[in-house]
Amino acid sequence: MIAIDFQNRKPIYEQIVDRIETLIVNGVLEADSQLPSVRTLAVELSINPNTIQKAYSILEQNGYIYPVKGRGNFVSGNEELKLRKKDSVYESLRETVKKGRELGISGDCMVAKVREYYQEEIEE
Amino acid sequence: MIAIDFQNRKPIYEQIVDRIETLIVNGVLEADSQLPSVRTLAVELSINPNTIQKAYSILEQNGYIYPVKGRGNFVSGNEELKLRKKDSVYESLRETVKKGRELGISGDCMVAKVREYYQEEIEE
Amino acid sequence: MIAIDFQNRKPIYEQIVDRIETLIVNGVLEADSQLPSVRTLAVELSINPNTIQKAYSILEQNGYIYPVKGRGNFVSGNEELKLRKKDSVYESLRETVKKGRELGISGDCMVAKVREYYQEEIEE
Amino acid sequence: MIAIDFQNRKPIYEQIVDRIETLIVNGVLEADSQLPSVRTLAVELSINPNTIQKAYSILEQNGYIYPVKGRGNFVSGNEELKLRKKDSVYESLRETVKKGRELGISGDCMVAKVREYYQEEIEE
DNA sequence: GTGGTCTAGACCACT
DNA sequence: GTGGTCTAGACCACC
Repeated sequence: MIAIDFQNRKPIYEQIVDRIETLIVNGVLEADSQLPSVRTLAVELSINPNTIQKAYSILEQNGYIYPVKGRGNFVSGNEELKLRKKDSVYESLRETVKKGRELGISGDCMVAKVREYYQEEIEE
Repeated sequence: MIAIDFQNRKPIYEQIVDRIETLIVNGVLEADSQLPSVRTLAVELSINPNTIQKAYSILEQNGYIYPVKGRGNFVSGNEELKLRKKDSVYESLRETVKKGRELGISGDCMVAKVREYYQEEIEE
Repeated sequence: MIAIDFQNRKPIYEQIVDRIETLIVNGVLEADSQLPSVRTLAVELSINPNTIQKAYSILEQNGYIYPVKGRGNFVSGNEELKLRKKDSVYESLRETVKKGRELGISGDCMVAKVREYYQEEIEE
Repeated sequence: MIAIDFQNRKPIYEQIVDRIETLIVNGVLEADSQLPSVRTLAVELSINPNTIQKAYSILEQNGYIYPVKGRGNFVSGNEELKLRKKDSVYESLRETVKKGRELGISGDCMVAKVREYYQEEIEE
């Protein structure tokens, strides 16, 4: 469910935060369902529990999950979050389009690519 | 020509590498034309010469520029690099589209955004 | 394991890169084994950590090693690199033979020398 | 007759020294024949006259050429020099063989390569 | 503890 | 003047 890329320059805790956010936003993890415990996940991914803890605190801070004392962490049901996540995709899209334009790639070309990549995913 | 964002997570030397690569790829810096000297650019951007040196040596390793002893650094004429640089933009686009689809954004919506962002840059 | 020749024209960081590449290619350093830390090696060779850092980052760029954040640098398992490294020796051999022939050294003589030098190393 | 590689890390004056030594040793430049003047060669190779001057001084110091006031530089007839030049080839051969052995290349393999490269040159 | 980035300042070789 | 190497010392993020 969660794959860590140790060679990536993105911090591990950030990879985890990102991945869980995605899972929550597109409904794989349902509202009020329980997340794996810090220790369990740490063992499973064979990384330091502190790192998981940091990821969970950030998720809590951003409103994606809520802790229940002595029971564990649960998925929050806040709908507003999906919008925020989408915004970050748009932002990334904006940056990429900007870079492409600087390199002299035409808008039509990029639109064509978007269509192609979008289909690609569906077929897979 | 080159603007540094000191707040950015991306290291300064990488910002410089990226910027110069872009300038070379889209033809602003022509083949065999001379780059600003390490010291000159350092003063101009008010950063340490070592940082410029690091950027230049990476550009050299990647084949974008070549040094001539006692004279300076010059733009390499390798055409293949331009294609490779563009490919990296396409790859980034592909990933973003994938993420967007996972979040349930429609293809048409993303195409519209691309058109919008592309125009945005032109108008600025 | 690594000896630095401070008199040599070849920069220190390059001597380190070369030595470690050799150790990796001939299997002394196995895939996924950990390299000495930047600071440790710096103390051991009594040179500046920055110089080790430079060597390591070049090894990374060339695909010989990979860093894991907060843990250290590890040997990459890429087999293709070993062939490439050997090719560079063949190329150097080719150039030397060419030069020797230009000076009128016979092929048999050079072959004899190769045998001699090869044994020399073994006896040492 | 003399080709300069501006991208090479070997200094230009050294490239010139090396090349002229080779031309003298294998008899292309005969004893007591005149070398091109500093200025002529500088123009021809489009490099700074100082650099040519430096190369000529080193050649003189090593006994390869001798200057005649007001006339120019001439090739020395010293036979001993050829031996010295050959020694440098042997030294380079020794280093290459050593590197090859470190990388696990067998002696027989290197001998075979030497034979191959030697023939290559003859056929060309 | 680890790697990575940056600064300041020095020295060298080459043109 | 140019690029290139090295040192010393600082700071940061990550584990």
